[in-house]
Amino acid sequence: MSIPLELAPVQAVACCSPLSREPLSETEADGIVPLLKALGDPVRLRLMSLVASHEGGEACVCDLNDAFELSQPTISHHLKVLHEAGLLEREKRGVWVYYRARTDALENLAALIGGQSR
Amino acid sequence: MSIPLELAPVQAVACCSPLSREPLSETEADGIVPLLKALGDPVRLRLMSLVASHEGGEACVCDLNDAFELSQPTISHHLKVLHEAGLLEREKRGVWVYYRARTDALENLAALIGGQSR
DNA sequence: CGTCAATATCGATAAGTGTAAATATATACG
DNA sequence: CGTATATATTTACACTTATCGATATTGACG
Repeated sequence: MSIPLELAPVQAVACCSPLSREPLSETEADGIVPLLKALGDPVRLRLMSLVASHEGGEACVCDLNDAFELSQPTISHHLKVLHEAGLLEREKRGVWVYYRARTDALENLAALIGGQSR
Repeated sequence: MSIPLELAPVQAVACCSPLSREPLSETEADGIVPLLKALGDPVRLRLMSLVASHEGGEACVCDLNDAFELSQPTISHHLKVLHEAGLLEREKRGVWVYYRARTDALENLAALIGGQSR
Protein backbone atom coordinates (compact mmCIF):
# COMPACT_ATOMS: atom_id res chain seq x y z
CA MET A 1 0.00 0.00 0.00
CA SER A 2 2.27 2.70 -1.24
CA ILE A 3 1.33 6.32 -1.62
CA PRO A 4 1.51 7.02 -5.36
CA LEU A 5 4.39 9.49 -5.02
CA GLU A 6 4.54 12.88 -3.32
CA LEU A 7 3.49 14.56 -6.55
CA ALA A 8 3.21 13.63 -10.18
CA PRO A 9 6.59 14.88 -11.29
CA VAL A 10 5.83 14.83 -14.97
CA GLN A 11 3.22 17.52 -14.61
CA ALA A 12 5.65 19.87 -12.91
CA VAL A 13 6.79 20.95 -16.34
CA ALA A 14 3.37 20.97 -17.90
CA CYS A 15 2.31 23.69 -15.53
CA CYS A 16 3.76 26.78 -17.08
CA SER A 17 4.10 28.69 -20.27
CA PRO A 18 7.46 28.67 -22.03
CA LEU A 19 10.50 30.41 -20.58
CA SER A 20 10.39 33.15 -23.17
CA ARG A 21 6.71 33.86 -22.82
CA GLU A 22 6.57 35.28 -19.32
CA PRO A 23 8.84 35.30 -16.29
CA LEU A 24 8.85 32.07 -14.37
CA SER A 25 7.72 32.33 -10.78
CA GLU A 26 9.91 31.10 -7.98
CA THR A 27 7.58 28.18 -7.38
CA GLU A 28 7.46 27.23 -11.03
CA ALA A 29 11.24 27.38 -11.25
CA ASP A 30 11.57 25.16 -8.20
CA GLY A 31 9.39 22.57 -9.91
CA ILE A 32 11.39 22.51 -13.11
CA VAL A 33 14.91 22.75 -11.78
CA PRO A 34 15.04 19.14 -10.53
CA LEU A 35 14.52 17.92 -14.08
CA LEU A 36 17.29 20.12 -15.44
CA LYS A 37 19.58 19.15 -12.59
CA ALA A 38 18.89 15.51 -13.26
CA LEU A 39 19.87 15.92 -16.90
CA GLY A 40 22.77 18.20 -16.07
CA ASP A 41 25.26 15.44 -15.46
CA PRO A 42 27.09 13.73 -18.32
CA VAL A 43 26.51 10.24 -16.99
CA ARG A 44 22.82 10.81 -16.38
CA LEU A 45 22.33 12.52 -19.72
CA ARG A 46 23.86 9.54 -21.47
CA LEU A 47 21.86 7.12 -19.32
CA MET A 48 18.70 8.96 -20.28
CA SER A 49 19.68 8.83 -23.94
CA LEU A 50 20.60 5.17 -23.71
CA VAL A 51 17.26 4.24 -22.23
CA ALA A 52 15.21 6.54 -24.46
CA SER A 53 16.86 5.35 -27.64
CA HIS A 54 16.89 1.69 -26.66
CA GLU A 55 14.53 -0.55 -28.52
CA GLY A 56 11.15 -0.63 -26.86
CA GLY A 57 12.05 2.59 -25.04
CA GLU A 58 13.32 0.64 -22.11
CA ALA A 59 16.58 -0.87 -20.95
CA CYS A 60 17.78 -3.26 -18.29
CA VAL A 61 20.17 -1.99 -15.65
CA CYS A 62 22.46 -4.85 -16.54
CA ASP A 63 22.95 -3.31 -19.97
CA LEU A 64 23.45 0.17 -18.60
CA ASN A 65 26.15 -0.79 -16.14
CA ASP A 66 28.33 -2.08 -18.94
CA ALA A 67 28.11 1.18 -20.87
CA PHE A 68 30.16 3.06 -18.30
CA GLU A 69 33.40 2.58 -16.51
CA LEU A 70 31.76 3.33 -13.22
CA SER A 71 30.86 1.25 -10.23
CA GLN A 72 27.47 -0.41 -10.09
CA PRO A 73 26.34 1.67 -7.08
CA THR A 74 27.17 4.84 -8.94
CA ILE A 75 24.98 3.88 -11.89
CA SER A 76 22.26 2.84 -9.50
CA HIS A 77 22.50 6.22 -7.83
CA HIS A 78 22.17 8.10 -11.12
CA LEU A 79 19.19 6.01 -12.18
CA LYS A 80 17.55 6.82 -8.89
CA VAL A 81 18.04 10.54 -9.47
CA LEU A 82 16.48 10.30 -12.92
CA HIS A 83 13.65 8.23 -11.54
CA GLU A 84 12.92 10.60 -8.69
CA ALA A 85 12.92 13.50 -11.12
CA GLY A 86 10.19 11.72 -13.04
CA LEU A 87 12.24 11.12 -16.14
CA LEU A 88 12.50 7.34 -15.84
CA GLU A 89 9.95 4.72 -14.91
CA ARG A 90 11.10 1.69 -12.98
CA GLU A 91 9.82 -1.82 -13.39
CA LYS A 92 11.17 -4.95 -11.79
CA ARG A 93 10.89 -8.28 -13.59
CA GLY A 94 12.41 -11.10 -11.67
CA VAL A 95 15.92 -10.16 -10.70
CA TRP A 96 16.18 -7.57 -13.41
CA VAL A 97 15.08 -3.96 -13.29
CA TYR A 98 14.00 -2.15 -16.41
CA TYR A 99 13.92 1.58 -16.80
CA ARG A 100 11.69 3.30 -19.31
CA ALA A 101 12.00 6.87 -20.52
CA ARG A 102 9.10 9.19 -19.85
CA THR A 103 8.97 10.84 -23.22
CA ASP A 104 6.07 12.99 -22.12
CA ALA A 105 8.26 14.56 -19.46
CA LEU A 106 10.99 15.17 -22.01
CA GLU A 107 8.54 16.73 -24.42
CA ASN A 108 7.04 18.97 -21.77
CA LEU A 109 10.46 20.11 -20.71
CA ALA A 110 11.45 20.79 -24.30
CA ALA A 111 8.30 22.80 -24.88
CA LEU A 112 9.06 24.85 -21.82
CA ILE A 113 12.61 25.59 -22.89
CA GLY A 114 12.13 26.10 -26.58
CA GLY A 115 8.57 27.36 -26.76
CA GLN A 116 7.78 30.35 -28.96
CA SER A 117 8.20 33.78 -27.44
CA ARG A 118 4.61 34.82 -28.03
CA MET B 1 41.43 42.23 -29.88
CA SER B 2 39.46 39.47 -28.36
CA ILE B 3 39.37 35.94 -29.59
CA PRO B 4 35.72 35.33 -30.56
CA LEU B 5 35.27 32.78 -27.80
CA GLU B 6 36.91 29.42 -27.30
CA LEU B 7 34.08 27.74 -29.22
CA ALA B 8 30.71 28.75 -30.48
CA PRO B 9 28.70 27.41 -27.58
CA VAL B 10 25.39 27.60 -29.34
CA GLN B 11 26.39 24.97 -31.81
CA ALA B 12 27.31 22.53 -29.11
CA VAL B 13 23.67 21.55 -28.99
CA ALA B 14 23.12 21.68 -32.70
CA CYS B 15 25.63 18.91 -33.14
CA CYS B 16 23.64 15.84 -32.32
CA SER B 17 20.42 14.08 -32.96
CA PRO B 18 17.79 14.04 -30.23
CA LEU B 19 18.28 12.16 -26.98
CA SER B 20 15.75 9.53 -27.90
CA ARG B 21 17.09 8.91 -31.37
CA GLU B 22 20.43 7.35 -30.59
CA PRO B 23 22.73 7.13 -27.57
CA LEU B 24 24.65 10.30 -26.89
CA SER B 25 28.42 9.92 -27.01
CA GLU B 26 30.52 10.98 -24.07
CA THR B 27 31.84 13.94 -26.03
CA GLU B 28 28.40 15.04 -27.10
CA ALA B 29 27.13 14.80 -23.55
CA ASP B 30 30.02 16.88 -22.29
CA GLY B 31 29.09 19.59 -24.75
CA ILE B 32 25.46 19.73 -23.73
CA VAL B 33 25.74 19.33 -19.99
CA PRO B 34 27.01 22.89 -19.39
CA LEU B 35 23.78 24.27 -20.83
CA LEU B 36 21.65 22.05 -18.63
CA LYS B 37 23.75 22.81 -15.60
CA ALA B 38 23.42 26.51 -16.31
CA LEU B 39 19.64 26.21 -16.40
CA GLY B 40 19.55 23.80 -13.48
CA ASP B 41 19.52 26.48 -10.82
CA PRO B 42 16.33 28.24 -9.79
CA VAL B 43 17.86 31.69 -9.84
CA ARG B 44 19.44 31.20 -13.23
CA LEU B 45 16.33 29.64 -14.70
CA ARG B 46 14.31 32.64 -13.59
CA LEU B 47 17.00 35.03 -14.82
CA MET B 48 16.90 33.33 -18.20
CA SER B 49 13.12 33.56 -18.27
CA LEU B 50 13.18 37.18 -17.18
CA VAL B 51 15.57 38.15 -19.94
CA ALA B 52 13.95 36.01 -22.61
CA SER B 53 10.46 37.25 -21.86
CA HIS B 54 11.49 40.87 -21.42
CA GLU B 55 10.43 43.23 -24.16
CA GLY B 56 12.99 43.32 -26.92
CA GLY B 57 14.39 40.02 -25.68
CA GLU B 58 16.91 41.85 -23.55
CA ALA B 59 17.12 43.22 -20.05
CA CYS B 60 19.41 45.48 -18.08
CA VAL B 61 21.24 44.06 -15.09
CA CYS B 62 19.83 46.89 -13.03
CA ASP B 63 16.34 45.47 -13.57
CA LEU B 64 17.44 41.91 -12.84
CA ASN B 65 19.06 42.70 -9.52
CA ASP B 66 15.80 44.02 -8.17
CA ALA B 67 13.91 40.86 -9.04
CA PHE B 68 15.76 38.80 -6.42
CA GLU B 69 16.57 39.15 -2.79
CA LEU B 70 20.16 38.32 -3.49
CA SER B 71 23.33 40.34 -3.45
CA GLN B 72 24.49 42.06 -6.61
CA PRO B 73 27.64 39.91 -6.88
CA THR B 74 25.52 36.79 -6.74
CA ILE B 75 23.34 37.91 -9.63
CA SER B 76 26.43 38.94 -11.53
CA HIS B 77 27.86 35.49 -10.97
CA HIS B 78 24.76 33.74 -12.28
CA LEU B 79 24.64 35.96 -15.34
CA LYS B 80 28.24 35.07 -16.03
CA VAL B 81 27.44 31.37 -15.87
CA LEU B 82 24.56 31.78 -18.33
CA HIS B 83 26.74 33.89 -20.58
CA GLU B 84 29.62 31.42 -20.56
CA ALA B 85 27.21 28.63 -21.36
CA GLY B 86 26.19 30.54 -24.45
CA LEU B 87 22.64 31.19 -23.33
CA LEU B 88 22.95 34.95 -22.85
CA GLU B 89 24.65 37.61 -24.93
CA ARG B 90 26.25 40.52 -23.17
CA GLU B 91 26.34 44.09 -24.39
CA LYS B 92 27.57 47.12 -22.52
CA ARG B 93 26.02 50.50 -23.18
CA GLY B 94 27.51 53.21 -21.12
CA VAL B 95 27.45 52.15 -17.52
CA TRP B 96 24.71 49.65 -18.10
CA VAL B 97 25.00 46.07 -19.24
CA TYR B 98 22.25 44.41 -21.21
CA TYR B 99 21.79 40.70 -21.55
CA ARG B 100 19.96 39.14 -24.44
CA ALA B 101 18.61 35.62 -24.62
CA ARG B 102 19.98 33.34 -27.28
CA THR B 103 16.74 31.83 -28.40
CA ASP B 104 18.56 29.74 -30.98
CA ALA B 105 20.45 28.01 -28.19
CA LEU B 106 17.22 27.41 -26.31
CA GLU B 107 15.56 26.02 -29.40
CA ASN B 108 18.45 23.72 -30.19
CA LEU B 109 18.47 22.44 -26.65
CA ALA B 110 14.73 21.90 -26.74
CA ALA B 111 15.01 19.99 -29.99
CA LEU B 112 17.66 17.79 -28.49
CA ILE B 113 15.61 17.00 -25.40
CA GLY B 114 12.20 16.62 -26.91
CA GLY B 115 12.97 15.48 -30.43
CA GLN B 116 11.00 12.58 -31.90
CA SER B 117 12.22 9.09 -31.20
CA ARG B 118 12.64 8.11 -34.80
C1' DC C 1 40.81 65.12 -11.65
C1' DG C 2 37.30 63.57 -8.09
C1' DT C 3 33.14 61.56 -7.15
C1' DC C 4 29.29 58.65 -7.87
C1' DA C 5 26.84 54.71 -9.75
C1' DA C 6 26.76 50.14 -12.29
C1' DT C 7 28.86 45.93 -12.76
C1' DA C 8 32.50 42.54 -12.10
C1' DT C 9 36.08 40.02 -9.53
C1' DC C 10 38.16 38.05 -5.37
C1' DG C 11 38.30 35.38 -1.10
C1' DA C 12 35.99 32.76 2.19
C1' DT C 13 32.56 29.56 3.73
C1' DA C 14 28.67 26.52 4.10
C1' DA C 15 26.01 23.35 1.55
C1' DG C 16 25.50 20.19 -2.18
C1' DT C 17 27.12 16.27 -5.26
C1' DG C 18 29.58 12.37 -7.73
C1' DT C 19 32.01 8.44 -6.62
C1' DA C 20 33.50 4.15 -4.50
C1' DA C 21 33.80 0.37 -0.89
C1' DA C 22 31.13 -2.18 2.05
C1' DT C 23 26.86 -3.97 2.99
C1' DA C 24 21.97 -5.06 2.39
C1' DT C 25 17.97 -6.84 -0.15
C1' DA C 26 15.69 -9.67 -3.25
C1' DT C 27 15.07 -13.25 -6.64
C1' DA C 28 16.27 -17.54 -9.03
C1' DC C 29 17.86 -22.06 -8.79
C1' DG C 30 19.73 -26.41 -6.91
C1' DC D 1 17.77 -24.03 3.01
C1' DG D 2 22.13 -22.33 0.71
C1' DT D 3 24.34 -20.17 -2.83
C1' DA D 4 24.80 -17.04 -6.67
C1' DT D 5 23.41 -12.95 -9.11
C1' DA D 6 21.10 -8.33 -9.82
C1' DT D 7 20.20 -4.15 -7.83
C1' DA D 8 19.83 -0.84 -3.98
C1' DT D 9 21.39 1.48 0.27
C1' DT D 10 24.72 3.29 3.50
C1' DT D 11 28.81 5.70 4.71
C1' DA D 12 32.59 8.46 3.78
C1' DC D 13 35.20 11.73 1.15
C1' DA D 14 36.91 14.78 -2.34
C1' DC D 15 35.23 18.20 -5.17
C1' DT D 16 32.10 21.62 -6.77
C1' DT D 17 29.03 25.52 -6.10
C1' DA D 18 25.85 29.22 -4.25
C1' DT D 19 26.27 32.96 -1.53
C1' DC D 20 28.13 37.15 0.62
C1' DG D 21 31.32 40.99 1.98
C1' DA D 22 35.00 43.51 0.41
C1' DT D 23 37.18 45.39 -3.33
C1' DA D 24 38.17 46.48 -8.12
C1' DT D 25 36.84 48.31 -12.60
C1' DT D 26 34.50 51.16 -15.72
C1' DG D 27 31.96 55.02 -17.43
C1' DA D 28 29.37 59.48 -16.66
C1' DC D 29 29.51 63.91 -15.11
C1' DG D 30 30.73 68.03 -12.77
